[in-house]
Amino acid sequence: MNMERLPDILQPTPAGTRLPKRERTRRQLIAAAIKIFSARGVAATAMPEIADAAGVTIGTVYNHFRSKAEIVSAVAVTIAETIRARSAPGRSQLQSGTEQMAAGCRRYLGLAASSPSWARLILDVAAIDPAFRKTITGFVATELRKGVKAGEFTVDSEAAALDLVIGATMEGMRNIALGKMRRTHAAQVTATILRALGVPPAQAREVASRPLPLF
Amino acid sequence: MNMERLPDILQPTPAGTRLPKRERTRRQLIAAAIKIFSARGVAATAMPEIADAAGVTIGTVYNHFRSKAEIVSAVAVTIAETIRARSAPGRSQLQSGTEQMAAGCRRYLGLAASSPSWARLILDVAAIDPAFRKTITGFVATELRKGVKAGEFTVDSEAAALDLVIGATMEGMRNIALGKMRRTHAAQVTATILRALGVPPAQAREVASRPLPLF
Amino acid sequence: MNMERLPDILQPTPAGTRLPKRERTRRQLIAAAIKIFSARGVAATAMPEIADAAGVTIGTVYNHFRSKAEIVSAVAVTIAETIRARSAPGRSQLQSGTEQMAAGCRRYLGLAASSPSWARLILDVAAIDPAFRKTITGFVATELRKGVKAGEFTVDSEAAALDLVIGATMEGMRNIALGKMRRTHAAQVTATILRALGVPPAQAREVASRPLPLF
Amino acid sequence: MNMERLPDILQPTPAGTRLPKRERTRRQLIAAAIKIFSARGVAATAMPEIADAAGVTIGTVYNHFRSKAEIVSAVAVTIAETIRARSAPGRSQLQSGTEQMAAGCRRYLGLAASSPSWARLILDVAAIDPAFRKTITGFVATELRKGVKAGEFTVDSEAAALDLVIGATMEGMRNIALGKMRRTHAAQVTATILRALGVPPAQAREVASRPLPLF
DNA sequence: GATGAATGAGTTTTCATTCAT
DNA sequence: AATGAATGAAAACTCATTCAT
Repeated sequence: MNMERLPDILQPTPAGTRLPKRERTRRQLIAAAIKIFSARGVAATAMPEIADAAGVTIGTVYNHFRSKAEIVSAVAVTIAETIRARSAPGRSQLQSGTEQMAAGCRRYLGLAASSPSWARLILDVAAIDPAFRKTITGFVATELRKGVKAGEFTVDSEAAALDLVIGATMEGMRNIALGKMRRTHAAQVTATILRALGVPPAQAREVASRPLPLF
Repeated sequence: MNMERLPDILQPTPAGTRLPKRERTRRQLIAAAIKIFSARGVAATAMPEIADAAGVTIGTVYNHFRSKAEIVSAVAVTIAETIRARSAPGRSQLQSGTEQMAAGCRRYLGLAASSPSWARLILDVAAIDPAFRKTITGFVATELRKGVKAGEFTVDSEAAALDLVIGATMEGMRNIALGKMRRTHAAQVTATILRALGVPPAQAREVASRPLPLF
Repeated sequence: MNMERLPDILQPTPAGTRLPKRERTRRQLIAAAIKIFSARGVAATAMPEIADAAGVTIGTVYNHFRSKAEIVSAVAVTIAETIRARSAPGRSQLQSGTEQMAAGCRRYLGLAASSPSWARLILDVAAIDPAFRKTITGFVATELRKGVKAGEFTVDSEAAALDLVIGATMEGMRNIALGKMRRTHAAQVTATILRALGVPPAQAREVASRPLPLF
Repeated sequence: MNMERLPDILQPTPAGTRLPKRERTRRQLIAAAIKIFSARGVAATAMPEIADAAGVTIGTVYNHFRSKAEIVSAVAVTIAETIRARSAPGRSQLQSGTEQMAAGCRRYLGLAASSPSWARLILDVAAIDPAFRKTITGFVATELRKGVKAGEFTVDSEAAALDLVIGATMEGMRNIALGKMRRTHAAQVTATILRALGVPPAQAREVASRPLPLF
């Protein structure tokens, strides 16, 4: 628990695929930004810290990103990509939309327990970068629609359901990351979310606490 | 709709009750801070701006508040108190816990429509000041327990329910304040929240869209 | 050792001698200033702290002293007075000028051991207030001349001797107050000073380490 | 006498040895700080004054020194190094430890006469920066031990002797810099110090007033 | 004589960004 | 492509002092 190993953002490029130098530096910079952002918070991170962490100078950072906002944005894209990539493998094992939605929520909530600083980064980026919110919303919307189509979810307003799923998950992440919550909190928040989507309480409870493939 | 009239924070002191000067200035400062914070956002507000808006010098601000965090905190307390005071009158007309919870959510969501900058301020303060979050959580917990006691809500975990109510409401506020949502969004988010608490969908829909006493 | 009891600066006024209120407040202020100055250092002490410590408001402080410099000056005078008063009783028991000079140096050096913050205050005031330096120099000059007259000291230049006595004593105080010195340091500095004044080494050593009436 | 030429801190870099820019600016800054510190005193100097004097902006100052304390410290190191460098050439001409100690004291005391503001800077820095005091103490200790080894000085306690040499010299510097003293004061303080170290009075007087290689 | 709210110039420090090398 | 010194506007906060009550 709470081993605080940040997910490896940048898989070492597959052997043989030597990236051009510019791209290599860019990835270094993003990896460094993620490390520092998640440690100190985005607002409290100064540009030179990113440069230091990446082992380059500040000039190089500005050579790749026009501004701090742009680097945050690049980090957001990287996180979103990573999340998508990590979620894919497990998904094939999940049969129902309910299970997929549950796995999605539990993933984020579980992340907040195992890596609070990573959760903090996600919350930070979500608060700053509207594009990131949009991407995440897109992910959730896809799963939501699947469940609706399959008749597992009954939802009056898709937009309202998205606000609920995303808002509740983030609120849960925040509180879990603060270390205030029991270990069962992730499952309980997930179950409550499922109920809001029309999943019968007993099933919601069962699916949410079932062992699920996480990241 | 978007009339942007900020709720009057400072009721004009009842005639005859001249406040001591220190208290008068303090209220001026808090009122000024609320005005500027909601216009620019807390982070983007500099202390001298508050001083200017209050018609005093920067020294006076620091005479009353030791730091920016302290003035944010004072603003948070004022907002929480205002919300409580505004909510009280309508509450007596509401018979069920369901109605009270619905009114609570709708109030905040409606605020985001009628006064986006006020909503922005609340979201800002909630993100910054843990005490404010705690206070709000306390408000919601009270209503939640009422509904549970009356058998209207069925909830596995109170903490999870709170995260859901608060998270979903805030997410809804944010999106409504951005002007992206249909006018019905407030009612729909509210209904979805009620379903998560175990209120039957039809009833949830009906209560959430019923005309409710707001602020 | 190092019990850090500050010498009582203001003896309670002898019974029956009720001081006028203005004078009473003034003494309170000086006593408060001494307390705070010796705790925090003169430069780091803000005027309102003095007012607080004296249990009055800042206005009252300025009612009695035109500026911070003036309060430092008043503190200097009080310290000088106190030193003179404390030194007098013991002096009658001391027969030679050598003994008197030794007692003088040991008093200050001993003070640095038993009350570092009091020593710090003296060094602070000496660095700031030229009048205080002058007064102290006067005290030392008197004893020096006594010893010269009695043929115990042989001194080419009185001014040089004064610089040496005062400089060496203050340097010793500083280092003792920092807690870096052995307990014998006070006696050894004193003996070295006496040698500079022409006292034979053995006698210097003996007198300096003899039990002497301190404050 | 009071020609107030500050010793050239920064020897013009030997031709051909262009320093890297960062180092050049750093030296400019230290030189500027020395100029302003010695004119106004360290405490009364604001960081922007240093920037102005060096012809750079305040940002550049903080680019090189993290805080005011750090620049004071850099100045202290520079002064100590300058002193050591200036003292070296003359030392070879001095045969005895007595002469070397005398030259050392006279150098500082003479400096106070020829350049009061330079003396003021040294006293200021000594009062603020403990590392500087330590360095100076080290210089004096070296010469003291030489004299002791050679049997010229007889000293009970090295620490006491150091306090005396340093304290008396600084007190002398202060008074000389204030312009209150006769021109002979430097020699007389020096002679008195030598007596404290066990040098016979006549010899002390003679060595101290002998023309000595100063800076 | 005491109060204490208000003043406001002044201080240190930060940091995103530029640009000559 | 990388460097990294320099920028300079702006921020938070301090504190001796004044003056109306």
